[in-house]
Amino acid sequence: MSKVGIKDIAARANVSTATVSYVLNGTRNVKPATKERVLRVIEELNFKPNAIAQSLKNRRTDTIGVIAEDVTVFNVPEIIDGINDYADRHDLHILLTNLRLDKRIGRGFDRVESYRKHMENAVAELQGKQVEGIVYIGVHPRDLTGMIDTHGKPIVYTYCYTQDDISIQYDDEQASYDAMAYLVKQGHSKIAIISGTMDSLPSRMRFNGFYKAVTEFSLPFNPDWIKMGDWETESGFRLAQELLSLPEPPTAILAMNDVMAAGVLRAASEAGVAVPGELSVIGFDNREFSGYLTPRMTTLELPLHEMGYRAMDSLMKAIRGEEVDRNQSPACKLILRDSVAPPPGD
Amino acid sequence: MSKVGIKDIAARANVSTATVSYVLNGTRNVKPATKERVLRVIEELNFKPNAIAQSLKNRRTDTIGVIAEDVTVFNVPEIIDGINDYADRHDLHILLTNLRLDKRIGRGFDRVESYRKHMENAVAELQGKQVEGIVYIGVHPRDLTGMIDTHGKPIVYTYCYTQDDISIQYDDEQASYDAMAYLVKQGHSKIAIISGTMDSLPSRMRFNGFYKAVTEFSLPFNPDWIKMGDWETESGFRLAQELLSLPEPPTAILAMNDVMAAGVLRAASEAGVAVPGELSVIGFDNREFSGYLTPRMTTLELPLHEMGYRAMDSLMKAIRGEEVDRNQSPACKLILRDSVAPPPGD
DNA sequence: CTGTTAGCGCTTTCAT
DNA sequence: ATGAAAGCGCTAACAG
Repeated sequence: MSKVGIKDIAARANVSTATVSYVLNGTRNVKPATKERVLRVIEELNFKPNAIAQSLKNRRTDTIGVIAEDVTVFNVPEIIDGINDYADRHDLHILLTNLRLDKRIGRGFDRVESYRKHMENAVAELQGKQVEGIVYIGVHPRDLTGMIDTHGKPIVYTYCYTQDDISIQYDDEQASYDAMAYLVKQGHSKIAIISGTMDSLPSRMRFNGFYKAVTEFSLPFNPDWIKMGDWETESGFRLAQELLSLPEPPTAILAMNDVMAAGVLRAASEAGVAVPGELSVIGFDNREFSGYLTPRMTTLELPLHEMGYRAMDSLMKAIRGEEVDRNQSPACKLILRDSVAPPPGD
Repeated sequence: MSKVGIKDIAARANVSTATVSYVLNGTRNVKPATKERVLRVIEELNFKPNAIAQSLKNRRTDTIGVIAEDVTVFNVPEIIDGINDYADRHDLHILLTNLRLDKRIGRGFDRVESYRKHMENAVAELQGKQVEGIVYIGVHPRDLTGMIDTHGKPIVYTYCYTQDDISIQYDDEQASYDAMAYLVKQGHSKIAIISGTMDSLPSRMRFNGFYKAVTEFSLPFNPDWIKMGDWETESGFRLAQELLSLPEPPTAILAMNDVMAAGVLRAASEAGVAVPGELSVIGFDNREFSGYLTPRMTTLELPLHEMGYRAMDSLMKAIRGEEVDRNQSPACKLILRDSVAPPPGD
């Protein structure tokens, strides 16, 4: 089982190493008989060309480095899948680095210095491995400007962004606008919103979509219907309780993620308010569990696969020096399930 | 930004390439002053040694190939995380191949030929890249004997197995036994079980644990309390309905996955049966959604991280020619939440 | 159509 | 303490 190389093949097939290389790569015409013979020997010895040596010679690895902040965070695998999809179709290889940020530092994204080193190591390693470019997958949409210096190597960010580089993020504003439009179409006008923390860009963008809809559809505006949550299920629960005990409660609640929407559902259930009969609820993210809740929850699906796919596409364009749309925003998709109905008495 | 190599460093620091290599690897003593100078130039030019060339020379890549049948399947990312954890601690690199089986062929795992080619390609590619060994992550525990020929390269399977190779799988039998023991301790004796499909090994192993507990705790045995499901939520729903309308209904139901357990919860809710007041429910898998159901569901957590970690550990041992325990079974862990209580009137 | 050979960027033996 | 040079497994220019 000692490594068999092109030389061994050449020897056994009575040809030169060059010929073996030619049949391997189809670089030149080789007499069918010779070719046949070489191929047979290759098969016999189960020879696989050493990709390391090939890359060294060719000075091309056809490999893209992917840095994922944490592969166990819900949105990441699907993005990786999109990246793989693109790579498969274009004969590219993927080198995946998992920073394990969630495991290592939890939600302490503010403590920048604690993970800057991890990022730098990851980039250095990928540079050493001669990747042609890098895709960086965040776990949380935020500004990473100044965090990473790739020394000129092309990089594309997704699920996060910098002020200088290409990034792919779904369209938060359009998504919440779409959810509102759907609610309005169902007959709702008293629509409440439960936001995530306000230090987050997605929260603010989703608010923009909400306000745009309120304005465009001339919905009644009631400040009591605007609630700030913190992304966690408890806040959804608590704020929904407040909303339901209002003198004039909303007939629909848009929560900025499914986790909070689950809290809304629980609050409604405990208060004896029927969903969707008396209250409609829309979540955000299309987390796996949203389909298993009672009722099955209507929510916004993130275009994760597409983000990965487009990130690769943009990266390859950048590598080839082509013009790239620097801030693409693929659309979210409203998944219609059972938590929305026309308002009572409609 | 043209590639800077060891030669450039040598030239600029007025030393030979050998010396640069020595300071890079600490292979020899280098006069502090010289070392200092070399290091400075390296820093200046942001030089990263070409890992490709290093590997070619050293004939070691310190790289493990990981083949994941599908990274988007719920258990896989956590296993990868365990693999990464091990790799980080042991200065190993990971080359991840995502077969995308779920996307490409869905649940058609019987149609073996349709994915054998994908597997072979993946293995060949990793061989070419000179990985030291391979970890194979299934999406579904099943026998893969004869599917993959690594031509002597060490391989370890996890979340699936073969008859000849090392594999790491959690202990299904112990897990369902533990769940039963917990139920018994809460005072239950009329315990029903909803299985997965019987062509699956986990189903049979979990049954074994169930029967072991029935025997050991001398529980009343009622064939009506044994239900065959198909892993899907609808079967959990339907079978729970049957169970609840029995003349002598069980006081607890153990479902072989969370998805079916969610169906049980919905059936109970619709039948006006309080969980856990009148009926206790335990799931399996600790899927993310199980914590968001109402009530939050008690379930068995799979030792995914540990499976990945141990797979790597076993693989490295195999590579070094050390003795390896060929069939390790890390334990599942019962996650206590709110869907279990003593039986009514206890 | 096929063979000879230089060299990709590094490590390491052998000299000094 | 440092340098010269061979060579890892391949590709491709050059020669025949």
